Amino acid sequence: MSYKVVIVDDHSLLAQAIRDMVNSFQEFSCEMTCSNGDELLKKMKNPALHPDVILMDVQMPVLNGIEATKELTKLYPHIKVLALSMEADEQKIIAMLKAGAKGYLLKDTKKEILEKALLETVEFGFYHTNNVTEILMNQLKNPDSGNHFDLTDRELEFLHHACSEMTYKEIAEKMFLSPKTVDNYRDAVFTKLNVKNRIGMVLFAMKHSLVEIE
Amino acid sequence: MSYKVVIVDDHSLLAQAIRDMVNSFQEFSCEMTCSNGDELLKKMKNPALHPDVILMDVQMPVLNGIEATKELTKLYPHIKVLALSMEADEQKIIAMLKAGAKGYLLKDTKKEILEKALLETVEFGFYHTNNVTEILMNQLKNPDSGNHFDLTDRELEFLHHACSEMTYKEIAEKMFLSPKTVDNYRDAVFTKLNVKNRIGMVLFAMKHSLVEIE
DNA sequence: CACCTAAAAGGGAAAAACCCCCGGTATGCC
DNA sequence: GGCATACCGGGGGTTTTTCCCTTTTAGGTG
Repeated sequence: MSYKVVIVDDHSLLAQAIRDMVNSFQEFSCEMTCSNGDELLKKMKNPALHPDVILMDVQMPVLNGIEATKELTKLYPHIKVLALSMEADEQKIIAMLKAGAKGYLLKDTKKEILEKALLETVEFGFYHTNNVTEILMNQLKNPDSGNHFDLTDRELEFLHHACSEMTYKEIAEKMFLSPKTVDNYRDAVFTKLNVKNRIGMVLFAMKHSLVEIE
Repeated sequence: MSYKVVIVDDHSLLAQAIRDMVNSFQEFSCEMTCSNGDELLKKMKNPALHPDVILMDVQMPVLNGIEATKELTKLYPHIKVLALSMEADEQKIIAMLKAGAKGYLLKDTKKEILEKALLETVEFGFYHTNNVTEILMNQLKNPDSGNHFDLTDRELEFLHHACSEMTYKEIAEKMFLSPKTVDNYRDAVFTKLNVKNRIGMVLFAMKHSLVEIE
């Protein structure tokens, strides 16, 4: 009897390679891989398919790891999610852990660490590498380098729209607001991010990856 | 007797997973992995270690796949390099093939495709998926989407200044020009990059890394 | 020489962005 | 209840951007 694992990764070659690796561990077996969060959620509607652990990539098309984890931990709290990501991006790590992930593995860890992480996750309920804990400590000590810069949801939404060729008038339409209200959000964001104009705001957003490039 | 493969990837978990996968192919074996281009070049100084094929990741720290491939094909043209990348970024693909790679695999291909690609590369000298050929065709048909965008030196200089909080008046001072001349450069760049306003221009510059972020 | 381009400069006007001010509602907290 | 804050809207103004247009100079090229 072995623990069941599901792998979610849009890069199918990697998904297969990691699946094979997981299958080489005595305590684990993996038969299912998904290429995005949406596919995963659909399959999880069948409780017979529920695994012990899900190895979840963070950035994926259709439904990314963060959103998928949120949904999943809400619907099926007994399934443990372990994030497996390329990037040691602080914001992503925090978002993922907030979403309910039991740990965050970087893709540059070793095979033995993966096995250990899987084991500790099913047995103790969580696993964190020193690497990630260090980043989290950094985050605690230096909250300025943090994530949301005290922007409200609506301000963040505005910021996203502002990183486009739309005029404020068009943004107002998109957000179902008066142009004057958009004016307020602009002013608020300018003050909070300490920028002088929209260009500065866009540059700030890019720099701190509050919006995705491309 | 099997063909020797070397894997170069900074994500050691993936490197190991892919190595195991390659070792599962009858015709191939892989004992060596490197975590960056520099490490690879150092090891290749010993001809006894030369493989038949190198599976090379594109983006790596220290020495990226493109530069490493350039060096490698110059020093040891008998070693075939197969690029293995996350991103279907046109510029990267072209740069990699220009550098001497015999093919470009996306990490969302299947196990069988990897085997086939390795086989065709050692036997015929190259392998290209439809996926990548399509992108290359796209590139040929639409050279506009290329890299240099036909900006003059002065326009590029202006573009750099424009990616800041400066007003055009301030940019004019920085460039020792009349604000009206800066107007001309703005209009020219807008037309050439096919953007509607300064925000679009900045986003374009970021996206195509015409300016450095951070 | 005629033709083309890059570079530089300007006039004028509409649109957009920016910057103050002010008012309201709803919510949650002490 | 008082206070803070998120959210929503507006008045009225200046500055900046954007988009037309014309002109001149200098340097190549067929």
